[in-house]
Amino acid sequence: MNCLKYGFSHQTRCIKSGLTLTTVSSNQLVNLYSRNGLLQEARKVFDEMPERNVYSWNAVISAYVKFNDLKEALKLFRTVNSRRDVITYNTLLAGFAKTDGCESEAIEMFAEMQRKEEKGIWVDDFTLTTMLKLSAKLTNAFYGEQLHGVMVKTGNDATKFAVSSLIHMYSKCEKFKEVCNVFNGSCVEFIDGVAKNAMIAAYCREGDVERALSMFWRNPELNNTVTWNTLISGHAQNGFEEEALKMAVSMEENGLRWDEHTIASVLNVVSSLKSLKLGKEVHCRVVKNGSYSNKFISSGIIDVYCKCGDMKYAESVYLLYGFSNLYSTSSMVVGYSSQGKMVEARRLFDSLSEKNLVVWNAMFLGYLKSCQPDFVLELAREFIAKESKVTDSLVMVSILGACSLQASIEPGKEIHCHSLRTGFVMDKKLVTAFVDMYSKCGNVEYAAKVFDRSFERDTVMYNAMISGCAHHGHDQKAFQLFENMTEVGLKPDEITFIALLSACRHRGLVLEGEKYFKVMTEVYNISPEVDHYTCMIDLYGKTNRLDKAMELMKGIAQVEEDAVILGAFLNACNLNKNTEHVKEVEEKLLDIDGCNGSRYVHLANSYALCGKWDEMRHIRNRMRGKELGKFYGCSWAYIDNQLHMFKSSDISHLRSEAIYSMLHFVTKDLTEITA
DNA sequence: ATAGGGTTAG
Repeated sequence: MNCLKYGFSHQTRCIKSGLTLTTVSSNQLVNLYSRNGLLQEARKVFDEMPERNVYSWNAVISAYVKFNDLKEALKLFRTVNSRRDVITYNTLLAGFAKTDGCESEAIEMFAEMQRKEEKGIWVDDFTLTTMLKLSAKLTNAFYGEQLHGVMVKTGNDATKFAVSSLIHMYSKCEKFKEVCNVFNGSCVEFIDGVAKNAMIAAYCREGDVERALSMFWRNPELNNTVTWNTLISGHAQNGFEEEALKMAVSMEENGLRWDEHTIASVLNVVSSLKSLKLGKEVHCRVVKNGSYSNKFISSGIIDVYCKCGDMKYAESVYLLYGFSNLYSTSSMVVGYSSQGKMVEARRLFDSLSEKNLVVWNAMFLGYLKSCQPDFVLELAREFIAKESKVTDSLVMVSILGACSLQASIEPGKEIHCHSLRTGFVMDKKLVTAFVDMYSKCGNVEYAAKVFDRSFERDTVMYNAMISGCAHHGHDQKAFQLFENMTEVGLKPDEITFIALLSACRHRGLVLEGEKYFKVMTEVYNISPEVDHYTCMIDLYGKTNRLDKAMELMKGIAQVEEDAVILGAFLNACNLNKNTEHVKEVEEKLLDIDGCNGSRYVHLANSYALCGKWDEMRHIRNRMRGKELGKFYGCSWAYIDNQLHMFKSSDISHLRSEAIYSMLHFVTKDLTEITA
């Protein structure tokens, strides 16, 4: 009774002729309907059975498990408590194991099975492979190893099911050595297509695409759609996008059709290639074969359009067939937020009934990258209200980034305290974020404490610490850190040298500056960029070495002349009361950055400084009529969670009189110290 | 005769 049509007619014939179906036939019928997606029909046959045996119960429970209705499956399971066998258990166990959020029920049920030995319920090879799959899903190597032990002890490790499950589990748990042990230690008869596929996936997870390929070509008769898909997604995940696409094409040439996994992988590739043309091609296929109901595929298409920056397409695909799909909405949120369209991102974010870490982080990063730290902190409060605490490293990094941006140390401290109290293990990125936050919030001592306590350090972390020292005038400490990092074998990058040069610039250390500039280009082969030049020119300007600054400027000629560099040079001229070059700079500067109001102000000030009033008037006139805005520099402080903001010569603050008299005293003190 | 397990996707 394999075909649905035959099953139907058999059933109707029996009803017409008044015969009752035998229990065996009914069982078959239940199974047939369930296999064909007819749950209600299966249930009806089951309900009308005059007599039921253990097969009947197992068949109907299995039907509910197939349809992810674990509640009903469990209800039936409880009803038959006297006539369960190991298959009843295994059926429900597999249901729990595959369902998100029911993992603990599966573990509980496995424990119950182990306790029931005397009643004729045993843990068998089916049970063990199901549990192995669960360990893989939870990436719990410890649990998986225990199960492996049980398997070996009970002789259940010598089947093809056991071998492929073990390979999969160890690979998911990043125990590649164990994967090889299982694979090499197994009889050839247990290595079938599935085990081969699991092995190819394991190689890909290791990043060893070569080995995956050579395995693919060994015993090619075993290759099926899954094998191809595994190889395609493996290549995509290891950055071999072009190869992945080629493989998808040759898969069809080998007579295998793309299935939903293939399409999802191809969409993934197209999204990282940001190819609108390919994206549309795949989209067409999806429309033709109707596979857009797959959540991976509909969100994949949306993701492609987002990555290509085509939010119109993304939006229309989303409205057509991604509307009620959590994945698609997440893709849209990620898309909008990566383009800085935070209002749109927020609208969809708020519409999500369930928010995973991916969307939360997309929002945090979006607000941070578009320089809206207030929103980051507001969102953080929402996050804490919902999840009760912040345990995700990425979320913390965003919050700390917001603190750095607005120089408010309190939220950062709170997170720090919390992670110290709970013994949270910080990763390198998080430590770096703390170092950066504490230095930017004015407490470089705390930054150094966090830095010193970190077990592992990388170049980025050193960069954060060195710039912290540089900004606080601890030049010797900055230089020392540079020595340390090279001693432990870390390679400094262009950021390291920006930090070092800015330490020199703040302290007017010409010799050291020149030394690091030379080390950077000659030892580390890093070609200087705008920021490096700016530091050096500023350094020369501050130390009255305008000749040196000019020499350096000549060297930059081949590089595109940058407004920031010219501005620094102009500043150097002003500091040295040199007026020769102002005219020359004016032409270049206004040519490059003529729509920036502050450039005109800067130039006008230079002319004023040397009393060239005609030129100054000229500049003022050029500026007028262009409706140019100048960004005012501003400064702010948080006192008792209250923001106080100041512009230049600002008297709008309620207590500005008191503030200015205090400022007067402080400045006086400082002048006396430096004098 | 009829029921349960292994490989690929944000």
